[in-house]
Parts: sequence; structure tokens; C-alpha cells
Amino acid sequence: MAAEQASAKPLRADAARNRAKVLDAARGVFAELGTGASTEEVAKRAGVGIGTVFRHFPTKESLLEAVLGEILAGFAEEARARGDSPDPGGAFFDFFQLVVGEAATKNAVSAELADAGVDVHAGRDDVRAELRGALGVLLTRAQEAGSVRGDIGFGEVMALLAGTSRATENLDVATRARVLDVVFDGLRASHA
Amino acid sequence: MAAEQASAKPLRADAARNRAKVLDAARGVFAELGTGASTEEVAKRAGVGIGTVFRHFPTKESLLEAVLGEILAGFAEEARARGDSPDPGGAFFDFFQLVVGEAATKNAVSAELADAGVDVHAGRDDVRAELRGALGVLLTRAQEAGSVRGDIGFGEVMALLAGTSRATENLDVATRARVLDVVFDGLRASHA
Amino acid sequence: MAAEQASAKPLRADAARNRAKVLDAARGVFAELGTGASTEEVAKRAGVGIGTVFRHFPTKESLLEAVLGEILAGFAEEARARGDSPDPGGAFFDFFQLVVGEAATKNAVSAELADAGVDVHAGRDDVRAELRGALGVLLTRAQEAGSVRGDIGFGEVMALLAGTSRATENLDVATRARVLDVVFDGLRASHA
Amino acid sequence: MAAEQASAKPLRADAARNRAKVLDAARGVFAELGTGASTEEVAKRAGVGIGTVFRHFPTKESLLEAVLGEILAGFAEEARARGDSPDPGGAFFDFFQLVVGEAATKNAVSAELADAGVDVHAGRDDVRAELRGALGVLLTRAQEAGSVRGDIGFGEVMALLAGTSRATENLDVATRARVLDVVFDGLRASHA
DNA sequence: GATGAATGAGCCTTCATTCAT
DNA sequence: CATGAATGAAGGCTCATTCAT
Repeated sequence: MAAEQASAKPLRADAARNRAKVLDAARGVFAELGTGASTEEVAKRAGVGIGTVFRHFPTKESLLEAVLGEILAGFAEEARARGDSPDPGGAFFDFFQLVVGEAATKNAVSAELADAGVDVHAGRDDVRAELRGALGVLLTRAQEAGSVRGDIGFGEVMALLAGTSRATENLDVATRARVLDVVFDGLRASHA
Repeated sequence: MAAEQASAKPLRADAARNRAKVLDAARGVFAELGTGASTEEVAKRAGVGIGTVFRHFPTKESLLEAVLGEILAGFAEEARARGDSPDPGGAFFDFFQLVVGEAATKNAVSAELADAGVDVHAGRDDVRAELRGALGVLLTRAQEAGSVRGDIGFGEVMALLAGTSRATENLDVATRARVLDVVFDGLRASHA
Repeated sequence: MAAEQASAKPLRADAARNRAKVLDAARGVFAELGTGASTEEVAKRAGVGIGTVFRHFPTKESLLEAVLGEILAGFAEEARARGDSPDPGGAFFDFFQLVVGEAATKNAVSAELADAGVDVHAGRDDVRAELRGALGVLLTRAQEAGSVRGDIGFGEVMALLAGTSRATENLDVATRARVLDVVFDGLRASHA
Repeated sequence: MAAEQASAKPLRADAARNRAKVLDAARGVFAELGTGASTEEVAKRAGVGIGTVFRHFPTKESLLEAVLGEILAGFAEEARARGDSPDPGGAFFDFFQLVVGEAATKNAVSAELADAGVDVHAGRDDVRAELRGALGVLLTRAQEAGSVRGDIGFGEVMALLAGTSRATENLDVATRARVLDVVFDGLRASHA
């Protein structure tokens, strides 16, 4: 009654633990091996039977979605945390850099980020909405503060985020910094 | 310049024709269906037996590489054609836009473009060198003309090219234009 | 009537209730989905956990057997009820038709009926014996009354019952009636 | 040019041989182990790789259909061969017995026979049509000769065929003979 | 006793690659 | 050289059965 939290079933303690293990393993595996990695590999890394993976995520696609959801949720969280920063511009660019940096390590992140901008799969709309909301705040405030050009919206930022992440994936730190600098300058441009 | 058939075999006329058919088909198939498309599909579209595909490209990966090579070669060509433009800045941005636009249609292009920036696969170094040369000219001239910031090089441009292509793949035209505008502004920035 | 719990355990009230629920559900599920239906489905329909199903029926096969037993028991009951009919021939054919009609609805019935004629699985001999007894009475009386040919026994009737059920499963009513008519005429034949 | 025979591709000699081997193996495997037998088993018995089975029959279902088709075609052939017998009644019953006898050995036959009566799967309509034609002749002639009752058609006969086959599958010879006798008498019955 | 999460063998199917024709 | 049949590893997914809670 008090804290029901999620949606349907409370999920037994061990089941929840396994679900988390699987999700974690999946994140790692897909990051390292790409989304083409086998479900078996995920199971192995999670230290569970393959049946367990499929019990929690009845489809490979659903597993992918869940991973993406987690990532996006994490980003939304980060965005939210910066929502009332006294330095809106800094907060926005800080967030941008964080996301891109994340993608540098985990290969799959950017791939999935790309999907996140567009729609594609149902069910994750909630997470996407959250991210849209939190990032929207960041963006709007930065624009109002004059730190970010006013002629772009959520869609453009997501695309830039995904694109820069992708572009940056296998680059050395210095080059990555320069690329990011270019994009940042573009974002600042007073439309010119 | 002089010598045509780089390495060993002169390649009979019909063989060369088949090689070309396969390459064309592969380009189309991978563009439409992604790199996950089956080799069989390529053979079918090329109108040849699957054995023929494997005779010319002993591995699926080698076929992918060849396709990438073709794409890069085409881009190198385009870059070269703009090498002595009286408007260096225009030439550079024109080229950039052309590449990104191409990727908008052919999904696989950007995926492969990504690899092109870094090294990854051997054998394609020659094409990459050509592209580097031609694009280098475009970039340098644009920088000398003050149209592009001076603190970036080939690597950064390739990354931006790849990233923007990816970011832009599934966007509507208007959004795509805006994203491109941001990147362009970033590239123009007087270092800031 | 007298003795209820045949063999070992008295079985707690709720346990017995669960057993019944499972059996009922199984009957329905197998009838609708065929014997290939999953045990999980049975559990779901019964409103119990899958563990409960396996507690009562340690094997899917044993569950199948139990279902068959129930069906046969039901038939035995029907046969018994007609055992002292003043119209032995009518009783026999009436029973035959009843069984075949049942199978028309519940697909699995006939499949299992087939096994019932022969031996196959142990443990169900008691039910089979009951059916054999009750149907035997029906048959013998019908034969003595001259309504059914005398050169056949229980085995033949069971085979005919199973076969006709099967044959009749997916037929429209009219055709089914005609097929039944043929078999009935054959059963009546004075050996000829 | 001379004998094109089939439909699309002439099929290389070895390919045809393999197709036949697979079909034969499938027939045997499904007969012995039921239609639930694995495709792998079929491949093993045929002495080919599993890929070969799927090359010829892209789906397990298509393999099943092919097997059924072969069986039906064989029956159609037998029926046709008896089409102009001087003894129409004998021809009909002879054929009936032949089919039922076949089923006695090969378990799957009757299972598939059942489907054959109704429609179920497309593609096999041609074989079914042939059988319908040939058996139709047998039936009509037998009816005209007064050997078979006139109030039944192809559908009834197919159902009886399938049902009797099923009923008879695991019976000893004597019982089988008696069951068949009953059905035959029913078929002869002057409508009664 | 009941529950349902965990397990893993096994199934169908795809596809890169090889090789006889 | 071209062809396409053959191959078999690998992948996604299901399901009977076990066992900790």
C-alpha cells in the first residue's frame, strides 16, 4: 500500500537481482560487442541460464530496449540534476559533454542514442519523455541566458548528441576535444 | 595515374564486368537493408551466382570494404573536382553537405564512413589517402581563405562528416538543415 | 461411492481442490490447443503456480494420462447409466454417438481415445477396466438383442469409436452424420 | 526441350537426388517418430547437412506438406490404376484396404490423411484434386455397380479412410480385419 | 504445500563459406 | 570462371522440469 512504485508485479527479491544482473551484463556486452552480440553471451556474463534472460526480456529486442531505457533514464537523471544550475549555459554544455564522453567508452550507447531521437520503438516513450522534459529545461534556460542559439529545439540537440557521440567513439582524446569544440561553437553561434 | 590494374591479374573482360555488377548491387543492398543483409541477396540483385560474389570478394567483410572504398573514392573524386574552386569556403561546405546528403539516402554510407575516419581495415589505405589528399586541399584552402577555423585537421573533419551523417540519417529535411547549420557555424567559428 | 481416495494419501482439502482445478484446466487447454500446449498454459488457466501442476502430476505425460483417465471415466459413467436400458440397441448406439460428438468439440479427446483402446500406459488400467466393463455390458446386451453384429468385441468397438471420432473431428454436421450412419450400418450388419 | 516436366527449375542431378533422399528420410522419420520429430533427425537419416534440408524445404511445415503430398500422390496413383477394373466394387474396397494397411505401418500417414480430407494447407490442392478425381471414379463406379451405397461422396470416404487408418494403427491383424469388415459392411449397406 | 524463478536441452531457421559440377 | 547446392556453426526462442523461497 505504501510504496507500490512500479507497475504490475513487485517481483521477488532474487528475481529483481537477476533482472539487474542481466541488464548490467547486457549493457556491458552490447557496449563492447555491439548490438549483434548474442543473448547467450549476455547470459554467460550475467552468470545466469539463457532461460532467465528470456524470462525477464522475452525478446532480444526487448532487452535492447531495456538497456536503452536505462541509459536514457540515466541521462535524464543527469539532466534533471542540472536543471536549476545558476549557470544555465555551463549546465547545458556540461551535460552534452557528459553524454558524449559516456558514448566514447560504450560503443552501443551512441547507436542506441540515435534511435532515441526518433521514435522507433514503443514502450520507451515514458523514458524518452522524461529525457525530453529534463533536457528541454536545460536547453531553454541556456537559450534564455543567451548561451545557446535560439533556433534549435530538442530534436536538433538529440541529433547532435547522437551524431557527436558516434563521431567521437573511436577518437583520441585530443581530437575528440576539438570536435566537441566545433560543435559547441556551432551551438553557441548567435545564429549569425 | 598511369597504371590501371594495381596489383596482379589483368582480369578478363567479363570477370571485370561481374565484379562491377556485384559491387553495384552490394552498394544498393547494404544501403537499403543495412550491412546485415545477406550475401545471397547481393548475388541475387547482381544477377550472378553466389559463388561469383565470393570469387571476387573472398569474404563478406572484404565486400563491405570494397563498397566503402567505392564510396570513399567517389567522395575523393568530388573533393578533387572542387579543389581549385575560386570560392574555397563554398567548395568546402558544398562538399560537406554533399556527403551528408548522400548518407541521408543510403543508410549504410554513414556507418561505413565512421570506419573510414579511423583506420580499422588494411587495404583501403590508398583510397583513404586519396580522400585525405583531396579533402585536405579543400580544407586548407578554406582555412587560408578564412572560411574555416584553423585549429582542425583532416581527422576532425572526417569525424564531423561521419557524425553529422549519422545524426542526420532519419531526420526530416528541416531539422537536418538546422543541424547542418549548427555544425557549419561551428566550423566557421574564428576559434572563439 | 464407498471408497474415495483409492491409494495412499488422504490429500488435504485444498490440495484436492487444486488437483481438480488443474485437471479441469488441462482438459480444456489440451482440447483447445492440442496436447502440444504448454504446461504453463494449464497452470495459468487453472489459476495456480506451475509448481503446483508438477506437484500433482510429476510429468506432463502423467497429466495427459490423468486427463485421459477423466475422460474415460466420464464415458464409463455414461455407459453404466445406460446399462439397464430397456432398449439395448438404442443404448449402445446412443452411447457411441455421444462419444463421437464429444470428440467433435474437444480435439484432444479423440487423440487420447486412440491410446485408450490399446494399452500403452500403465496406471490407467483401472479406468480402462471400468470402461471395458460398462461398455461390455452395453455391447453384449445389444448383441443379444440382435441390434449389433455378434462377431466383434470391446477392442473393435473401441477402435471404431476412436477412429470415427478422429475421422469426424473437423467435419460439418451433415457429413459427420453420414459417416456415423455408415459405421452404424456396419455395426448392425448381420455379419452378412 | 523434350521433357521439361515439372514447373520452374530443372534442378541439378545431385540436387534432385538429395531432395529425394530428404523426402524419403522425412517420410520414415515422421512415420516412426511422429510429426514432432526434429528436422535434424531427418537430416541425419538422409545423410545430409541440416542446411540441405532447409534449402529444399524452407520450413518444417513445407517438408511435412511435401511428405503428405507424396503419400497422397501415391494413393492417387493406386486409385487411378484401379479406375477401369472390371470389378468396380472389388477395386474400391481393395483400394480402401490398401490405404488402411499402409497407415498401419507408417504412423504419420493417418495423421496426415486426416488433414488431406479437409483443406488446411494451400499448395497441395493439385495432389488432392488428383486424388479426389481418381478416388471419385472408383467410388462412382462402385456405386453404379451397386457395391457401395449411393448416399455418400468423396468427403465421407476420405473421412472414413482417415478414421479407419487411425483406428487401426496399433491393432493386431485379426482385430484390424474385423474393424475393416465393419466399415466395409457399412459402406455396402443399401442405405438401410 | 504452493509459488514462480531458474535452468538448459532442444528446436527451427539463417547465413557465410566451400566445392563439385 | 561461373554456378548454386551443401554445409554446419550460431542465433533466437520454447518448454518440461527442478528447487529455493
